[in-house]
Amino acid sequence: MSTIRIMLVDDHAVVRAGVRRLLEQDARFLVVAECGSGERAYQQFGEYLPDITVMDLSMPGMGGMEAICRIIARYPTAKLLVLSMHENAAFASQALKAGARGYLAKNGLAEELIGALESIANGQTYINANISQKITQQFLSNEDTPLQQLSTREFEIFRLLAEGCDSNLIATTLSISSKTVANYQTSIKQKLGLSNSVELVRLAIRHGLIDS
Amino acid sequence: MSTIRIMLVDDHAVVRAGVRRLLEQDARFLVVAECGSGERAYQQFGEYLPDITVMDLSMPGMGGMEAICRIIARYPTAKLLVLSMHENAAFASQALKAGARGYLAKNGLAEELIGALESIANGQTYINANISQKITQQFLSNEDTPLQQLSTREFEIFRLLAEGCDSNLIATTLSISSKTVANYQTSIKQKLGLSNSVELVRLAIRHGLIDS
DNA sequence: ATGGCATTAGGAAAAATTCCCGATGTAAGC
DNA sequence: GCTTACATCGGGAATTTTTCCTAATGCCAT
Repeated sequence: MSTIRIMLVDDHAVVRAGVRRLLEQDARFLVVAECGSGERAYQQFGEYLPDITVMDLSMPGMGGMEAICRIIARYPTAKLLVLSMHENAAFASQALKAGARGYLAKNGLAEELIGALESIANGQTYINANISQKITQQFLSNEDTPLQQLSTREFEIFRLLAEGCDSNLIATTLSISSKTVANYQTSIKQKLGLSNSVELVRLAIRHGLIDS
Repeated sequence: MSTIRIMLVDDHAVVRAGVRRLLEQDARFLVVAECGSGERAYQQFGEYLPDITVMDLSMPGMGGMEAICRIIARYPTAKLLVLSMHENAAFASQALKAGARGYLAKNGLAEELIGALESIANGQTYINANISQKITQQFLSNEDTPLQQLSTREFEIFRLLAEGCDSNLIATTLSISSKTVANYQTSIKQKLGLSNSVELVRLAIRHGLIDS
């Protein structure tokens, strides 16, 4: 098997350095690029065209979700593996909908990361067993999470709102009009049956999208 | 210099494995133990008596903060370095008050981690420059809990806002004008350094005024 | 009694939200 | 092919909320 060229995206430099060392223990993997933001990830993807991109979701500025959307939009065959701290069905299903080939949590074993990279390199997908169970459970139970009914864009804006970003910041981050953000905000609240931003935050916390 | 024996505590196994590889690049460091919870950390500390413990704060169950308190209570000379994702004065000062010898954020450089470990091994303390600045700023501005500086009325309105009441409901409840509530709301945010209601809710949750 | 602070509000301007509408693009189905 | 549905995007206008400024009242302490 030829070398698998990897790009690491995580805002924590220590984590990046650690995962790099971890992967370079194995001769099949070569980390060709790393960066700490969604914006840089999109730029660097075009420069390096890595075989697989290992992406964290929660990053300042453009998050991993938006980065995935943009990369997939431009390079539909891009292979993205999400390595997130959130062992959470909502995040995972949204990331996979957006085009990620795999999802695993940072609390997984190092071997799992290697295995996931192998699977994805072979054109398969890899989803952590725990998360997979949660997703299927959620899928089967009729009382699906209210968050499930949000579209990709709605979910992304929901997350940014819950993080405390104002409309203008979200508009800048996503490169859309702040008017659009305001309209999304209204429809998100309506869809989720929320009457104000306080309930929005608490819903986000209950579902593990943010922590208090 | 003799070998520095280290214990790693982080609920993310991938991060642990990464940091282990990172440290073992340097012959002075030896990772003698690792675990993924505060409870285990306390147990294992007694077994291995590491020279330095590298500890994450946010972990399920007993968090890092409580683990620090317990370890220090039993072993007052224990050397603990907090490696947290929170680049946050409140977290840092609490950890240091609890007895940690150092605090640095995961988004720091790998070299910083090495440097911090060296300092602590030599009996010094290490605090990330950014965080140090934030702490002194906070120390100079107000020494109490942020919520402490609210007046009775302000606190009451703060609580109701955090519960999701709108201005009109609060006005009715307290038998005052909704205009007054709105004005209070502004001054509360200003006093607590909050830029929007999202941060207000999260502060309230952190302080146990409401639960998510 | 006098200065400080808490409590109460109003007025005016700025900002956010809501509700309306329409324009795209894309994917699914007949 | 054509239609239907829905996601995405935003303008217009009315409404609501937030902010900033000002000021009156009462209370407490030195």
